[in-house]
Amino acid sequence: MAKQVRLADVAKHAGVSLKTVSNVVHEYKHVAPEMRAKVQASIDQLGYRPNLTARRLVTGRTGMIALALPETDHPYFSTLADAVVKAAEKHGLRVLIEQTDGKVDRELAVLSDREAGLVDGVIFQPAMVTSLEIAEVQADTPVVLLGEAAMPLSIDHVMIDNVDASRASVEHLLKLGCKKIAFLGAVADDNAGATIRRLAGYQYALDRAGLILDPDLVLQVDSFSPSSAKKAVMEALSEGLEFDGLLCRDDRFAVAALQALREAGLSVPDDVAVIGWDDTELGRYSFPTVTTVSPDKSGIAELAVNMLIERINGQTGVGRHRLAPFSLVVRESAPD
Amino acid sequence: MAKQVRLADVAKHAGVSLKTVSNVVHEYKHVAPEMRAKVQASIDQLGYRPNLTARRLVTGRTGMIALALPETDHPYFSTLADAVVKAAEKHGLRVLIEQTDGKVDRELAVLSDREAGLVDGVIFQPAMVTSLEIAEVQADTPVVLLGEAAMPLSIDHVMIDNVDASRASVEHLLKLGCKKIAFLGAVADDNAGATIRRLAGYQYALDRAGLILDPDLVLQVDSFSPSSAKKAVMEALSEGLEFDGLLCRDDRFAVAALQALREAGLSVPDDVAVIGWDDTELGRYSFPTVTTVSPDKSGIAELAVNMLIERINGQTGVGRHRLAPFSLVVRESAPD
DNA sequence: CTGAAAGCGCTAACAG
DNA sequence: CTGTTAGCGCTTTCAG
Repeated sequence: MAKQVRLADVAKHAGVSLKTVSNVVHEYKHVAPEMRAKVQASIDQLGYRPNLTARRLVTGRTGMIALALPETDHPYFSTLADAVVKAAEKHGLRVLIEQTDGKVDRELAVLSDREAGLVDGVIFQPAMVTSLEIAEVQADTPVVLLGEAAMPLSIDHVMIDNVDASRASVEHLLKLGCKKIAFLGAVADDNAGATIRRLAGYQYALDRAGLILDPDLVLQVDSFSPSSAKKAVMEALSEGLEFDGLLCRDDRFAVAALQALREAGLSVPDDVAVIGWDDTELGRYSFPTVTTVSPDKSGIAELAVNMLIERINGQTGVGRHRLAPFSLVVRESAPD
Repeated sequence: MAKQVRLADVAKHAGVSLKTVSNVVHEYKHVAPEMRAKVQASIDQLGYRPNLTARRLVTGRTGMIALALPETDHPYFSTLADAVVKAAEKHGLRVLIEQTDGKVDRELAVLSDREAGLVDGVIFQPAMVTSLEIAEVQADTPVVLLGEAAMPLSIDHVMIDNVDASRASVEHLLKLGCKKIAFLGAVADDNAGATIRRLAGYQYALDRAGLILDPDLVLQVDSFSPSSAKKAVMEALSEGLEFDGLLCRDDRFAVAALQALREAGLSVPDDVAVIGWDDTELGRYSFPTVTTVSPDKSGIAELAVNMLIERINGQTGVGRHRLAPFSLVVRESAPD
C-alpha cells in the first residue's frame, strides 16, 4: 500500500491548519472562498482521501448498517437487499449484507454483535430463531426485524399482513371456482412464523366460505428448496390427493409445483389454479406465468431503514410494529 | 449506545496490563494458562468485544473486500456474490457488496476509491467501462477483474473461456440438426465484451461446420432486461425471420425467448432449440427446462479471492489472467 | 513472559 | 473565521 496522504500533509502543503482542511472536506459554510480554493487545490494535487477508519474511531459512527438474511442467493431476498441498499443510500448509509444460512447460531451471532463498531445498526430477517431467543439477547446495537415471525414486542418490526394476503389469495381461488384448495407447504423447522400466518389466512378464508380445512391438503415439505417442494407435490399426487387450487408459500415453490403438475399430466390453471408468493422473476417467465402475492419490497425497505435510523439517533421506547402494503399480481396460473 | 467496554477496563478488572489482555484476545502462545483463564473470565464477565475500527486504524487492514457488480438483484450475480462471500469467509474476510447499476461513473468510482481505508481490495465486474478507462485509473487499492471484458494487461483477471463455451453450445445445436442458428442478442452499449466473445465462438463454430454467419440472425436487444429480449424475438419472428436454433447470452434472455416463441406458436425444442447461459434457477423451473452454459461460479470466486489476497499481501507484477472451467448443462430446450 | 509508552488519522472542543 | 489540543481504542515496539 502506497503511503497514505493525510490531513496533515494537505494542511502543510496548503499552509493552513488541520481544522481548515477539515472544514473544506466537510463543506462547512464559513470558509473564505479563496481559502477553500487553495485547500481544494492541495487536496486534488496530493490526491488526498479521507481515512474512514480514523473518522469512525472518533465519531463512533461507521455509516454502515448490516442486513442479515437467511439466504442472499434467492430471488426474493436479493430484490429485498437491493431495495434496502437503495433506501440506505438515500441517507448516506452503506449496507453490509450478511448471510445466516438459516442457521440458529449464525442468526444469534448477528444479534449478539460479536464485534463492536462494525456497523451502526442491523436489519435482520430471522428464519430459525424464535422470538423468545431474540428477546433474550440484548444487543446494544439497534435492530429492526423483518418478516413474519412472531416478533418480540421490544424490537421494531416491519412485515406485510400475511394473514390478509393469504386470505385474499384463497378468495381469488374461490372466485375462480376452486373447491379443494391445497397449501404448499409447511416446512420442517420453520420457526419464522410465515407458514403459520399464511395458514391462518388460508383457514380464515376457507371458514368464511363455509369450507372446512382438510389437514391432508396442507402439504409438508422437507426444506425451503424448490426440489423439496416438487417432491412433496409429486408424492401427494401419486397418493391420490385431489385439489383444484394450490396456494404456495413462495414463487420457488410455485414454479416447482408447476413442474410437478405438468409431469403428472395436469393442466394449470384448468385442472389446478396456482398462486405463488413474493413476485419474483421466476414467476414472470414460467409457463404458465404465476399469479402471486407481491409484497411492496421498497416499502418494506424504506420503513425498516427509517426506523433503524431513528433508533441509531437515539430514539428509545418499545418496539414499533409496521405493516407494508402488498398486492395480488394476477397472471396465467390463476387468472381473473 | 451503551458505554463500550475497553481493553483497559478488562486489564484493570483482571489486574494485568493491556498487552496481556491483548495477548489473550489474540490467542498468543506464550501466556501462562492461569493468567489466560483469569483474563478470559474478566472478558466474559464484562462482555468485552474488541473494537474493530480501532484495530483497523492501527493495523491498516480492514479485513473487508468489496465486490462491485453491475446488478445484485440478478440470478447470476447473486449466485456469484454468494460464492465470493463463501470464498472470502475461508480467509477471514468479509465482503461489502456494491452495485454499480451498469453506470460508467459508478464503475469508475469503484476504481478510484474515493474513500480510503474502507476495504483492503476490490473484486470488480465491469459492464460499461472500457479496458482503456480501467487502465487509466491507477488505484492504490488492489483490484481483481471479473468477466469477459477485454481487460487491461496490467490487472489480474478471472473469466471463463467464452469463445469456447459459445463454440461448444453452437456445436451442440448443430449436432441436434439445427441449420439456422440465431444469437440473442447484441445489447446496445455493452462494452463488457461478453457479446463479442460469445459471438466470436458462434462464428467460429459456424465456420468450422462450413456455414456462413447471416447477420440478420444476430438479434439486437435494447437492454439487458428480459422484456427487451422478448420484444426482440417477437419482432424478429413477425418480420419473418426463420431459425431452428437460438443461442442466448444469458438465462434471462433464454426464458424470455421461450415465452416469445410459445406465444408465436412455436415449439421448443422441436421447432427451435434454445440454449441459455449462466445456469440459473430460472432455467431449472421453466418450461421447457433450459440447456445452459454453466460457468463454475465457485471456481471463479475462489480464483478471484486468492489472487486478490496475494495482491493485498504485497505481490507485484503484471496482471495475471486466469480461466475458470465451464460445462454445458443439457436439459429439455436443447436435449442430447 | 509482562508492562509502559508511542502513535494510527481523524474530529471536536475551546481558544484566539 | 482559524488554529491548538486532547483524545477515540487498539497494537506494537522496546525495555524490564
